[in-house]
Formats: sequence, C-alpha cells, structure tokens
Amino acid sequence: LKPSIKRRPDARPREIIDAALDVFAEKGFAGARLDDVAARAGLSKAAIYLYFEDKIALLDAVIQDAAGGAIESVAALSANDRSPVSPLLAQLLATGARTVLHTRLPLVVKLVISESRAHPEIGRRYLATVAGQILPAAKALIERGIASGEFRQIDAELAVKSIVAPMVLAAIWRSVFEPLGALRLDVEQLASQHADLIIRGMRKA
Amino acid sequence: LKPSIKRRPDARPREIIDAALDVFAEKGFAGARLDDVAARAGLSKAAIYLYFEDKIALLDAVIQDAAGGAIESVAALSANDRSPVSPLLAQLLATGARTVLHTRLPLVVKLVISESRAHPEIGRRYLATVAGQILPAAKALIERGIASGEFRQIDAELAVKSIVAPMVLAAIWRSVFEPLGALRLDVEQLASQHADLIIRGMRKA
Amino acid sequence: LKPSIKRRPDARPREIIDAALDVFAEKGFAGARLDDVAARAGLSKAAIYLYFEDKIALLDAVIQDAAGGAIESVAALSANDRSPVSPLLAQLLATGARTVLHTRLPLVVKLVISESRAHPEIGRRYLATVAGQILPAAKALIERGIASGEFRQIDAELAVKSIVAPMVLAAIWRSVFEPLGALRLDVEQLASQHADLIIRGMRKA
Amino acid sequence: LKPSIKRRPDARPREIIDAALDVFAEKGFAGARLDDVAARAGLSKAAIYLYFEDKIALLDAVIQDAAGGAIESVAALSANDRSPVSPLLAQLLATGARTVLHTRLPLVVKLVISESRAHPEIGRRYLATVAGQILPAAKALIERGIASGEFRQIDAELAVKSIVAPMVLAAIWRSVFEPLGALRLDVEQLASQHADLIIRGMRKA
DNA sequence: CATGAATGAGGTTTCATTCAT
DNA sequence: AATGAATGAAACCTCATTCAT
Repeated sequence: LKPSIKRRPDARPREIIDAALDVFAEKGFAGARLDDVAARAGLSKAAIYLYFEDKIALLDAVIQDAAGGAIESVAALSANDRSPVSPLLAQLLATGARTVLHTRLPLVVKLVISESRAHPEIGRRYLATVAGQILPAAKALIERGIASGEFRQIDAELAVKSIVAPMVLAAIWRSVFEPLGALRLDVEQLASQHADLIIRGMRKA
Repeated sequence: LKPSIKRRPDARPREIIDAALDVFAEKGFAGARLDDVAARAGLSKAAIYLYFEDKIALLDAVIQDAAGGAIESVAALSANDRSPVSPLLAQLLATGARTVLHTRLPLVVKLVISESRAHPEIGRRYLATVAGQILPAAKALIERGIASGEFRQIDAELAVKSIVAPMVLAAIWRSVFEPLGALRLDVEQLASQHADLIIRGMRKA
Repeated sequence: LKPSIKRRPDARPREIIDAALDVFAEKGFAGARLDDVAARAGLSKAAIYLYFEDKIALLDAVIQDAAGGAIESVAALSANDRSPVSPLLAQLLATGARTVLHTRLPLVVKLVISESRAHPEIGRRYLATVAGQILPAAKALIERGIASGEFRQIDAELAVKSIVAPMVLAAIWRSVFEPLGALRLDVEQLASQHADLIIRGMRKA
Repeated sequence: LKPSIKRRPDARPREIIDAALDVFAEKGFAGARLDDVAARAGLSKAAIYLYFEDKIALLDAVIQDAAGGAIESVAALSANDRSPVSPLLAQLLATGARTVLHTRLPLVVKLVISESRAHPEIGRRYLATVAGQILPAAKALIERGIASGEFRQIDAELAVKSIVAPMVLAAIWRSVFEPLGALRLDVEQLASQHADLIIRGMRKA
C-alpha cells in the first residue's frame, strides 16, 4: 500500500501466478520446477518466496485466483427471476463455452482434477467456491422450470450434471487432448446444440 | 539379503500394475514413489525393474492395461445392425455407468487427464485406443439414427460428446471429488435419465 | 538447510577438478563417489552440479585441464631451429622427468589409460591434445637429426616411442606402484641415463 | 578331480576368467557388470558364485592367471650362462613383443594399472609375481654384461627400465589407444630397433 | 526487493549377492 | 551344477528451500 517509487503496484504475484498455472498445467504440480516458474515469470527462483510461503501455497493461489473469475459469471443468472428458464440455460452454456475458450479456467480444471487427491484441502476449497456456486445455481434454475411447468418432473440434481458435463469435457479436451494433436473441438457449437438437445429433452410433452 | 518368497506364478506384472494405478491415481505420476508401489504390490522396489524398464514404462503399462478392457465393452454395439438406435444408446450409457462404477477405468481416465501433457506419447496412445474406438462407434450409431429418420438432422460429432460427457464427468466425480467428501453421485441414475433426455432431444418432432 | 559459506571467488571449478582428480585416480572413475569428491573439495555433492553437467563432464574437465599444462612444455622445443638435436632430446627427457615428478600429470595418464576404453571420446580428446602434440614434435626433432647426419638412418616414428617410453613407465610407476610400496624410482636419473643411452644408440658410427 | 559323467573336466573357471578379463578391460572393474561377464561366458550370473567367492576374487583370479604365463617366458633367459648378453636382451625384447601381440597380457597390464590403487593387494601380488621376476632377471643380465666388459659402467636398475619401457608402452598402446582408432603400432619392429639402439648405447666405446 | 550460491532430503535406478528350486 | 527371482545397499542426480549479499 506504499506506492513508494515509480513502480507498478506489484503485478508480481499476478505474473508469478500466471506463470505457475502454465507450468503446473504442463508438468503437473509435483513435476513442475520452481525454476521454470521463475524463468517464465522473469524472476529468480528465490524471489517467488518473497510472495508465497511455499510451493503448495503457490498452487493454492493459482487455483483460488481462477475460482474468483469463474463465479462472477454465474451470479447474473440467479438475478433474473421470473423469465422462462430455457433461454437462461442456453445462456449459461454459452457463457460456459466462452469461458472455456477465452479464459484459462480449463487449465485450472485440469489442475484441480490432477492434484485434488494428493492435496485434498485445495480440492475442497475449489469444490466449495466453484462447484458449490455453479451447480446449486443451475439446480435452482431447473427446479424453477419444473415448478413453472416448463419442464417435466425430472431429477434436478442429475439434470444439472447432464447440462454442464459437456463443458467439463470441453475444458479437458482443449487443455489435454488438443495439445496432443486431437481434432479441434467447436465448443460454442457444442454448447449451442447441447442446450437445444437437453432443453427439448426436459420439456413437457 | 533374502530373496525369500516363492515365485508366485506370473501374476507379478498384474499385481504391480494394480498397485501402481492406485498410487499414481493418488499422488500423480511424478509424486508417486516406487517405494509405495512396491510396498503395495508386496515386492521390493528393485523387483519392479525386473518387469518394467522404467517408471514411465510402468505408467504406460498401467494405462494400456485399462484401455484393453474398455474397448471390448463397445465392440458389441457395432454388431447389431438394423435395430432402432435409441435403445442401443441407452445401453451404451448403461454400460458406461457400470464401467464407471465397477472397474478402475475412472482412475485411469483421471491419470490420463493428469499426465498426458507431460507425457504426450502416453496420451496419444490412449486417445488412439480408447477415444479412437468409442467415439467413432457412437458416432456411427447416431448417423444411422439420422439416416433412418429416427433422429433429426443434427451434428453427429457433437452429439456424441453430448452423450458421453456425463460419463466422463462421473468418472472424474468418483475418482476425484468423492474421495474429497463430495456427495455420492448415482451414476446409473444419471446414465438412465441422461439417455432419456438426450434421446428425446434428438428425436424427430 | 544452511547455504552457509560465503562465495569464494571462482576458484570453485578448480577446487572441484583437483579433488576429482585425486578421487578418480584413487578409485577409478566408476568406483569414485561424488560424495567423496565433494567432501574433498569442501562442498556438498549437489554443488558439483552447479559447475558440471555430469559425473562424466567432470571427468572430461579433469583430463582436459591437465592436457593444457602438458602441451605448453613441449612448445619450446620446436622453436630452437638450427642447433644440434641431441641436447634438445636430453632436455625433452629432463622436462618430462620434472613433469612426472612435480605435476599431477601422472595421475591423469593413469586415468586416461584406465577410462579410455569405457569413454572413448575422452580418450580421443586426450590423444589428440597430448599425444598428438608431443609425439609429432619429437618425431620432427629426430628427423632433423637424421637429415643433418647427426643420427643414423632409423625409423623416426619408432624411435620416438623408444625415447618417451621410460617417462610413461615412470608416470605409471609413480602413480600406481609407488603407492603400493614399490621402490622409489629416481625419475631424473632415469631420464638422464636414458637420454645418454638412446642418443649414443642413434649416433652415427 | 572326479571325471564323473562325460563332461570336460571343468573348463568353467577358464571360460569365466576369459570373459571377465574382456569385460574388466573394457569397462574397468567397478564399471563391469557380472551380468555381462556371465553372458559372455555363457552362464548365469549366479553360476559365477559357484566358482568364485566374490567379484574381487574373480579379479584376482584373472590377474593371477595371466601372471603365470608371463613368467615362464623369462625363465629360459637365466639358464644360458656364459654366452654374450646382447643377443639375450634382443631375444628378451622379441619375446616381449610376441607376448604383447599374441597374448592377452596387455589387457591384464592395463587392468593392473587401473585397479591397483583401489585394490592394493592385487597390485602387490602382480608386482611380486610379474615385475618381481622379470625385472631382476633382466637386471642380472645387464650386470653380467657390465662385469664381462661387454657394457659400460651404467646403472643396471635404471637400464632395465630403459629396456622394457617400450614394451609397456606397446601394451598400453594396443589395449588402450588402438581400440580408439590410433595408428597401429608395429610392436616387433619397435622391439627390434629398440634393442639395437639400447645395446649400442650400452656398449663400450 | 532481488538473487546467486549452496545444500539436505529424497527419488529413480543399478547391481552384487543370495536363496529356492 | 545351475538358474530365475528377489533384494539391500548404494550411487547419481534433482529440487524446494534458505541465506548472505
């Protein structure tokens, strides 16, 4: 909080986190070397310790950092209260597609999948902040649709998974398989067609 | 200095692979210690090297081993030629659910997701053997449904992803989030309801 | 966890090389433990890797380091151009004796003999730098003696070996047999008497 | 000592020793793997332990085995008592050359040079059996030549080294440098010319 | 604030050696 | 007599972490 000399007000942690996400996603947490993180961030390895207690504290920061952005996206949905649900779901998937395409959340998802077993606290924190926000929000939407007669009587909890699963798949596809040479996945098309299929599937009659 | 234990037949590679899958899934490949693999397999660390060239050869074996089983499941589907497609898709998902529940494929899926970036050959081999078998088979099914007029004109390639995505999600859920304390996912119900939703969604009018 | 010791200038590689030569000469390359090298150099084992890629890179450095010194000794000889050759040969042997007695080249010679088969590049590098300098220089000297009528018509190539062989023997004797308890060899006397014998042997009539 | 069945009366140790000499000479003692020795001898690694206590016992056997042959060669020389010495020295060198060319003693010499520091007993045994026989025999010859007036008053101990050194050099050259691609050394020519040079050098006036 | 230098702890890999068959 | 299977011990090498500057 001291602007001190002429210096940007510490973009440092940002840069380190960004670099770390890249390296962690590429090599895995245990396989990543802080030397590489430092090099990519343009710092010395020792400098990382000025901003982060630990290698694992850095992992935590990387994941929590991404979590923040993800949640905001969904907040908007809960607001709209009385409109029909179907367009909102379509919009949810479209937003998901854009997030998959234009943010680094896919890398974080892969990272969480990879490291949660070995570092449960980190997994739990992510589960609480991300999954714990998005899934209930979506579930509420579906329940509203059922209540309003827009949808048939279905299991809302499971329906949520049916809806979001392709976006998870897309995140993995892009962060894992495309770098391997797999065919590029058209995420927005997938989101759009999936919304269409699922909404028809849930509709009454 | 005791070679001790009488040579159990040639279950050795099997036992090692099983132990390794557990440890790799738990700690990640880089984080796993061969000591732990050996202990869980009831061998000395050095004995692993009698059967596997390398730590990474062991990873490869673990994944190829699981791939084998996964593929057989799908072979059956291509056989049935003239029947309507919808029940086959439902059956595909049901089989997927059972696989997720009763085999260790979910662990392998997580492992592949985690390690493919750092070890591309392994990822590619998996992609070729597993994804390369299942996805085309399912796609062919859907195209047949479209041709026969059972389904609307939709993008078959994307529809496949819509169909299988929840099973991927289930695999991750079980292998990653449930051990963290997440609510248990009823995979068979999910498969069943998802089949219902998607098939309705794809049907003509 | 104590990086301790203040950075001594850049004597580090020197110190490591010196320590390594001792240990390699004593235990052989394969039998030498980097722990011992490190201890003798007053560093941690890991520190060696700050300066040398590899154990074998260290061996290479040890040998190339010694090669440098050895060559300079001979340079002087080629300079004197018109003087009679015999005194130069005597001087060559005297220099050889001093080198055997007062430098660590004998250890390096033993090391090269020991490790060249297993590490051919290293042997070849030494052959090129050391043998490739000394032997031709001496041969040129002898040919000059023959041309000037100082010596009989003999095979110069072989004569060179006759001349230098006792110094090689001396190097081995001192580095291998004396540490075993063999009688001390008076290298300077040997050089002197050998020069006398060989020069008389080569003289005309 | 039981011819038992129809089997050769145990050529086994021989074969193992021969194989071991090759492998030791190539990789050095510490770098050699008993697996390789076994493979080259056509046995299993474990079988070696039926004939030799230890890896080092095998090294000892290898060296002692070669020592035996070497000594016999020289025995003949001491017998001839009254003849002039010069031809005997020439013959000594000729025999040395043949030994260098047609036996595996050069490999043993290199091995002794390489391993004596790390395994002094072995070096000492070799020194006693080989050097301890040849050098004194040669020295006696030279002293006889001095006494009979054939040679000048020279230091016999050193003269011996002057005489044999080229054969040591030849042994090293052939076992170390020629496999590296160095020019082939004509050992018999060297022995012959060297005998000529040295004998002229020692002669009176 | 930043880093070069250093290291302890630990992991993979190798190998001489042994035992049961 | 012979071996395949097994292992303890150790060696090389890496890397997160720390301190002096």
